[in-house]
Amino acid sequence: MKLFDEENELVVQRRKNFQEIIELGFEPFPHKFHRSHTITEIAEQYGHYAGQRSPQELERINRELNRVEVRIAGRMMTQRLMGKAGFAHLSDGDRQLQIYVRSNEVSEREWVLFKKLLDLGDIIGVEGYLFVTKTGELSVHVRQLAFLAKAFLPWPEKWHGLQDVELRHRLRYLDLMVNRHSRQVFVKRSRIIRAIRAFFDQRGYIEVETPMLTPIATGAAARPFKTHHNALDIDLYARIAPELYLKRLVVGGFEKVYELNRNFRNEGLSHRHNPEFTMLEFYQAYSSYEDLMDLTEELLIHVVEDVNGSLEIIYDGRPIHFGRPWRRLTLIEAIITYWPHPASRPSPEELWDSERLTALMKSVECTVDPQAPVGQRLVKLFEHVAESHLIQPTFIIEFPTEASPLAKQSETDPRLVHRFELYVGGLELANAFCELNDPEEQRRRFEEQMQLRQRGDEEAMMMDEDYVRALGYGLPPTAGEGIGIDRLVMILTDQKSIRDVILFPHMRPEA
RNA sequence: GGGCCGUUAGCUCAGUCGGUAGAGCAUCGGGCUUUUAACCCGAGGGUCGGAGGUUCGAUUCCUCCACGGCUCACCA
Repeated sequence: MKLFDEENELVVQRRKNFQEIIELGFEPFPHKFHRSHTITEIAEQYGHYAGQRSPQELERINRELNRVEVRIAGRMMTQRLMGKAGFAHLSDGDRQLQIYVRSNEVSEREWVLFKKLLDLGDIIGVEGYLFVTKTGELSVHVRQLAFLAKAFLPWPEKWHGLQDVELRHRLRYLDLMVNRHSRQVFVKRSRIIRAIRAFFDQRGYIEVETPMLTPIATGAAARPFKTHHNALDIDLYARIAPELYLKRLVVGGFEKVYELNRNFRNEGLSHRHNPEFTMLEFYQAYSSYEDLMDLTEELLIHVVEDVNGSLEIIYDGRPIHFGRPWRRLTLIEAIITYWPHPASRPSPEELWDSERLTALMKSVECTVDPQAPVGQRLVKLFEHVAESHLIQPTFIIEFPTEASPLAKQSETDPRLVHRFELYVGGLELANAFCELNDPEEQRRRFEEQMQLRQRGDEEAMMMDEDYVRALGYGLPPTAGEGIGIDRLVMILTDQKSIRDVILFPHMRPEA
């Protein structure tokens, strides 16, 4: 894909204009422009002067405003020329402000610059005074005009902006310039992350950083990215989860820790998967997964209120209510509840029967590996029949042990672990459980995973001997949770694709 | 990886039941000293994603390739 052709007439024209700007004596790439205000500051301080008024009232307002001298800078987004005067809008990235330039009130070369040589997208600075036009728009009446930087490449369509999804992702800088909505998504993302940190900081958790490059990739079921350390001559893996390091820290006495950072998984891309994604993980000693359900409700309510102002949002055209308490149902209940054919709705006993389970899965067109452990197949079946129905915040609890090699078993039913996943808008947002802290049992679970791996399950977990040793020193009863931040941002910004909440999503290289 | 869909001017999009294409914005020239989707007059700009095939003739039909979108699989 060829984005911009150097021979394109629009590019040639812009280069020519740039040459003439230099010939007029303007510095081609000035180092600095002193601003008295950002455009956003002017909009906030003087925006209330805008609005239609009677001629007398306008004159009175302008006598006051004309005393406000400003120096502002920004990117020229629009321009309207009318013979010996003209208007333009400058943007500081956030807000826009109109400027008004008259040929007889600026120097001759400044007028030539404004009228003939500036192109949409160029960056300029102006000095002048504020006024309100007769149509009621707050504007700067320009006395001096400075050239600051050239946009050499053509500008997108002014009404529709940049629509092409591929271009919006590859040329994110351009997308951010012309699509205000796109900018707002990432401003909101930043606020969400700030709100999360504030929540944990206020509650006495400490934020930590654990390795991104690790000798074994473990803590989740996924294929890793592999790289090589030259000096040590060893292979390293980009982490797929920080889980085992964070629990080592709980062993070490950090009773409440969190980490908010990137994970890497070498899997397919989809509207909800990017190879690198942002994960919040937190662990707290002397707590159970029940405590974490309460905490998760508090956390997300804090975040939703902070960025949204209310507990109801719209996602994909449907309202979602974050008011407590959120629904809780077990994984088995969810499968039965959302079973698509009421006549053949299975019982819990049927679901736990390996052969019956395979038949049931086939009956609802869920692809099945009959050799896989029953527990793994149950999770797959749950995702197949129930996941897309979980629009309102819902905790799915009690997962099969076989699908949860790091979680502590139920006291009453060893087939199950005390684990939950949180679903909102049909997306899995969080995963949490009581942490397995019996070193012998943990070793046995790792060994089970290694057997699956030998049978060809590339996503089965690798043995981590040092982690078992850490458990050998004693991990207090602990619960931990991971929350997918990109998906949370999707929900709160009403975006259907993870690529729209990641500034530079993974793309194939340009052809 | 499979299925379906898409790729036409810098951008946003029409269109050609097979006879090599249009609009708006943007650009260029002219006019206009409070416009704001400014307006008025005039002009230029396209290997119709790439390669092959069928055909007298392909942007249009077929095949392959590239990139993208949706979806399925994978992501427990």
